[in-house]
Amino acid sequence: MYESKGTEFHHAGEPFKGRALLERYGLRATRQRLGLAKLLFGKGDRHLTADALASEAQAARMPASLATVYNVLNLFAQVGLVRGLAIEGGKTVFDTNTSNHSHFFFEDSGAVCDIGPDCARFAEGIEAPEGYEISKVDVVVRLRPKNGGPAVVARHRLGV
Amino acid sequence: MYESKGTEFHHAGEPFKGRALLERYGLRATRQRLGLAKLLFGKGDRHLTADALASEAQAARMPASLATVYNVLNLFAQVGLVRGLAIEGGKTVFDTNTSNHSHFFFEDSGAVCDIGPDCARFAEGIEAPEGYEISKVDVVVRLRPKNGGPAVVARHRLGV
DNA sequence: ATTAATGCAAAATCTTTGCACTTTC
DNA sequence: GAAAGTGCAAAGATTTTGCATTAAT
Repeated sequence: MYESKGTEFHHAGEPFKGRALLERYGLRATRQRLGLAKLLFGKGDRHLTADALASEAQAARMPASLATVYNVLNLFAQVGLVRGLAIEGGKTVFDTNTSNHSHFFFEDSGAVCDIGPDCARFAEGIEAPEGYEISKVDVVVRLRPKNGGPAVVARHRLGV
Repeated sequence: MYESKGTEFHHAGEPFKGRALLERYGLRATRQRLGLAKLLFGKGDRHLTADALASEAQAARMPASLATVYNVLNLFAQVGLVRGLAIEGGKTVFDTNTSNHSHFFFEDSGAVCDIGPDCARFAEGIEAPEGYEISKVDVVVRLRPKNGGPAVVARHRLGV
């Protein structure tokens, strides 16, 4: 795909330095935050809901309570480590790529994936109303399976 | 602003024909649906949450229970009379303009308003993955008050 | 009459919060 | 040891659902 801001936190081969990352953002390095950061930033861009991350943490033997996962994700979003996306009414999806980019949303599976940076131009030419400035631009391209095609294939090809 | 799809349902001066509208979409013309349709389509484009609409209905002496408002809005969304927007995590905003257009979201006030159709070009040049087709494109430009400016002004100028 | 819609209250979700306990610095 | 974070359970908020009642064709 393309070089995302996420790679700022991870270089192939090198061990993931969660402690350094957290301290760079003025955050205390607690066990839970280190574990969640490793899952979030340890390997490429990710799109996760709070409970999905909690499950992963459970599976990876670095559990954190759901409340803590919410606290940590909200905190990370505040300092700019992740970005919250309101794609489907219910759950908030947290994206480790914090740059202004666009998303495909698969209506059948609920999967979310990045669209290349060429879509950055979306924001070009938009003028904010007087007294305001653009905080960020969210573009979601919603996809549905074409006619009767087996949509599941694309899900695996593109990942979540 | 611009000619929106919403005007399809309302022509200045003429009485609002809710019954005709509902029947055109194969929906039964119940008292509640007629009342809600009048509020939604009676005067220009609107961006409303379910409970805001319920409150309006209450005030306009054509009350409908919140459950019914949800049912009706979801039904209207299904048949294409309105479109649901997931802008902020919590509430779903229903937009009476069902065309692919873009929105300003005012982070301070929570207000939502349309951006002109020039933003339709956003969807141009995007190719759906194999087996999928684009269902719709949601573009939300999030705005924050510039420095210390009195942001409230813009809220009134632009409406909700 | 038949069929569908409404309203209420209860349930389901997702998220936040209060507070005692634990951890980090 | 002081300050901050965590976990639990409870509370909030939004949306959906089951079912008896009411309304529309």
